[in-house]
Amino acid sequence: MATLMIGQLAQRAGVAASALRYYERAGLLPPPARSSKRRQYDPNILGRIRIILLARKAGFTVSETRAFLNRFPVGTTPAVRWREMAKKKIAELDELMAQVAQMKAVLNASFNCECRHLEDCERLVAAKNRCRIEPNSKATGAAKDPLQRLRSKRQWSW
Amino acid sequence: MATLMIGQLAQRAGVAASALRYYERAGLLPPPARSSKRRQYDPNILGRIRIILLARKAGFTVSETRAFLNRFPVGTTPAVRWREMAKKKIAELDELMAQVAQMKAVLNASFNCECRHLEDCERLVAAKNRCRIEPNSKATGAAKDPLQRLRSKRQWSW
DNA sequence: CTACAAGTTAAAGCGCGCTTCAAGTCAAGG
DNA sequence: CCTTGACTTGAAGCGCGCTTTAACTTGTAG
Repeated sequence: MATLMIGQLAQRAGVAASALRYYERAGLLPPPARSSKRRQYDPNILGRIRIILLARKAGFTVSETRAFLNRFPVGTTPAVRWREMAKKKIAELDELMAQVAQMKAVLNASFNCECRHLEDCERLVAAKNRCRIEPNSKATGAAKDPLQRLRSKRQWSW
Repeated sequence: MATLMIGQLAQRAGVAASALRYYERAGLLPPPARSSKRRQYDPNILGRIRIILLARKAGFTVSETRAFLNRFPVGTTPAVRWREMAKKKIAELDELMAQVAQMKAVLNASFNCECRHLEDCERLVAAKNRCRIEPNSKATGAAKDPLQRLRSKRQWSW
C-alpha cells in the first residue's frame, strides 16, 4: 500500500538509486508520482524493473530494452517482441563468439618460434616467414571492434 | 634504404597515421628519428608494427601489448612471453564465452508466456511465477560488466 | 530550532583505443 | 612568392551505462 521512496525501491530491486533515475530519463521507467519533489513509487513498479534487469542480463542495451518496452505496435505480445529481438541478439552473440574463437586461435598459433629476441621475430614477420601463424590469413573481414573490454583495473602510469 | 614518413608507413602497415602516433605515445613504438620535426621511419619498423597488430588481434589491450614488448626480464624469449600472457587471456576469453552462453540461455528461456500485455508479465514476475525462466537462478555471480558492446550505430533521439 | 539523512537537478567523469580538430610548421613545385 | 599537401602538437571527442559531484531542498527525529 505504502509508496516507496527511491532509496527503498533501489534496495528492493538490488540496483542503485542513480540507476533508477537513469532508467527514467532513458525512458525505461515511467516518471512516478511525486510528493514534494520526491519520487513516490508504487511497489508494483518492481515487476517492471525486474523485467528491465532481465533484458539487460540477456545482453540488450538500454536502447534495445526501450524498444522492447515501447517500440512495438500496440497489441504485440511480450513473447512476440522478445522472440523477435532475441533472434537478432543471438545472431550478434554468435558473431561475437566467432570473433573470440578467432582470438583464441591467434593466441595458440602465434609465436611458436624459437627466436631469442623480438627483433628476430620482427625480421621473420617482415620476411613473410612465420613466428606467428595466423591460422588462415584469408581476409576474415573482422569487425573493426573485435570485442573490447575484459578490463579489470586501469593503469596508465607505467 | 629510404626512410618513410608517417603517412607512407601507415599506408604500408594498413593503419592510420594517428594510430601510429598513439602507439608511440603509449610506448609500443620507439620514437623515430626526425628530419625537421617530421618522423622518419626505418622501414624495418614494419615488423614491429605487424607484431603489435597481431597482439591486438589476439585480444590484448594496448597496455598488455606494451607489457609483452617491454615488461619482461631481458632475455625472456618472445615465445615464453607470449605463452604466459596467452594463457591468461585465454582464461578471460573463456569466461567471456561463458557469459555469452548465459545470455543466450536467458534469451531462449525468457518470455515463453502467453501474456497479452507486459503488465501481466510484470505481475507474474512479481508473484514469483515465471514469464521468464532464468534457467537456474542460483546466484551466478556474474561480473558486473557482462560484456558490453556489440553496438552498431547510436541513436538517442527517440 | 537544529541537525541529519535522504531526496533533487544538471553536469561531469570513467575506461579504452583511437580519431578528429584547431592551429601552426615546413618543403617542394610552379 | 604562393599554394598545396603532408606533417606537427595538444586537447577534445566518441560510445555506453551508469556513477559521482556539487549545490541545493525537504521531511523527520530529537
